[in-house]
Amino acid sequence: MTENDHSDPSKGADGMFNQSLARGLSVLESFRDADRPLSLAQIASRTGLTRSAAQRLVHTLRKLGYLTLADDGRGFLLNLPILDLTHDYLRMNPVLRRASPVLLELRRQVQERVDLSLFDGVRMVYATRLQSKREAFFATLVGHSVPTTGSSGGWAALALLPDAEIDQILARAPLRPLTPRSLTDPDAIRAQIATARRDGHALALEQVLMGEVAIAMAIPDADGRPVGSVHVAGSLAEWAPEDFRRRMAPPLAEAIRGIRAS
Amino acid sequence: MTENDHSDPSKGADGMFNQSLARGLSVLESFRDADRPLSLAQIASRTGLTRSAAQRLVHTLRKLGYLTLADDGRGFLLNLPILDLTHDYLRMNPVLRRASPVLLELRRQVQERVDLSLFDGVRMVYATRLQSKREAFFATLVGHSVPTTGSSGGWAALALLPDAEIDQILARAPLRPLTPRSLTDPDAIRAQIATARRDGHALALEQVLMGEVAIAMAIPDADGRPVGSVHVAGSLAEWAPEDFRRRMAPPLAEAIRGIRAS
DNA sequence: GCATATGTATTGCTATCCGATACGGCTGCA
DNA sequence: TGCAGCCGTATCGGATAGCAATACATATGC
Repeated sequence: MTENDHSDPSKGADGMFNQSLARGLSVLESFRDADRPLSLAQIASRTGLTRSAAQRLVHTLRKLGYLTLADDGRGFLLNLPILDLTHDYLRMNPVLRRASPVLLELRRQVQERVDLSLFDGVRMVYATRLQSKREAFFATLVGHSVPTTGSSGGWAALALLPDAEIDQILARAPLRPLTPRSLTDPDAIRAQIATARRDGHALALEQVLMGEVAIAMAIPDADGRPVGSVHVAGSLAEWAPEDFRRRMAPPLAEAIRGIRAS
Repeated sequence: MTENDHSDPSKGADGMFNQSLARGLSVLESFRDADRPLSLAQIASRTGLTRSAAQRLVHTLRKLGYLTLADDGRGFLLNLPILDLTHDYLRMNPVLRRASPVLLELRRQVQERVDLSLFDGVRMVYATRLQSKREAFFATLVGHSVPTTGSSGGWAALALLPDAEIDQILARAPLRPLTPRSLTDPDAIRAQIATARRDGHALALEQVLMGEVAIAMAIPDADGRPVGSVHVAGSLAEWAPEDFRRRMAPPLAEAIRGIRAS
């Protein structure tokens, strides 16, 4: 007997693993990067499930409200109950709990956009955003992620890790540049991380969005490992990078202290 | 026939329903309203599962990343992959897709807080928020919900429904007031809905938050049923309610037209 | 140091999920 | 107009995959 394990590579015989649940969640996950409602066949194909399995799981997810038929009846979409989970996650996340009041105060002081992103290996996932006065765009939704290697918050987070781990992340990093100025050369990125180690914060120019300067500091956990970063972002039309750094670094550092404390 | 009624023991009757998936999701849902990490026993109790079942499902959800042990090792918490689902939901939601650029433009025009909430029967669920210049609080997270019967957006949405349906929602409504001024009397609420029908928008004073005035218009689907509402909220310290209405109603109406069109 | 909580692990039994197969409706190309 | 190919939906016998009871290691607190 030994093996079949056709569904999941990372696990051998695990008598406690519930395959049905995993398959059902893989159906929800199959909407990643989809840009239109997914048909049963597409879901089956994306998940590697048989058509029948996909059908039954979709049926179940619909009854539970997590999926719904698209407006035109062609394909399925994620549905509102997802946001209930979102709310529970955001509400109970210990970092966000501690950070919320601090971020508000930071935003009040700097009058620029303040973001918090969570460290997740090769990517930084945005959890909250407090817009600036005249925010010009909307692209960043909750759950949106950017490469750790190509954002101020990512550099600040990596600065807390030992070099060996940085190398691992660099090796796995998705090197799709978000802007023409996004760094992709590993050594250039290592240099930014080194700078972040020295300064205690990272400064990024047009790494995520053209015309944007961002400063970030990492939020360490009790063991000193990064759990996320707080960013302040401004416009290069209004700020010289060094002025921005000088102005923002102190209140940002204060905010990080406030988050660590509680 | 056609019952939904989750976790129905006596009647399987639905050979296509995957019980394991439903149970697994009920574990995720068990974090609703929890204010600290949940232990296995608590999860079992909240879901009605046996300890063993809860254990196996939690085990599976941890392997998949959806749950994690809390920092202090006591109990479990929802984890980052939830935000990936959030992102996919927000990104693909047809209403939000159409509304995003329109809301940005609205926010630019009115310079006050702009929210979009989704209609879900007795509650309105916040999906996006664009803060005002000097936002004073942070409480409203994505996925947060307020009673349909006690918010401007809810009144605007209900105004699109036939009276019979309104009565149903009023009957099921959670009448916990959010502020001392929150309406709880069904007839008073019906009056607000009638006003919203007449004006095409609803105006609410301190229904969700003290010191706040909010105006809302509903977003109808192709059949004229409400799918959500767009709100503009301001401070009573700066606005007389009627001035607020006169100033905000036209750009708000324009925004709704923009959302319907595309 | 006993009582009780936590999270973790094993096992035999069978309820539950599995996947091949079939159906009716709709779209769109010929 | 008709046929080909999707779409979502439904059925059913067989065995896999999940089930619940039970036991264990560790941590907390009275």
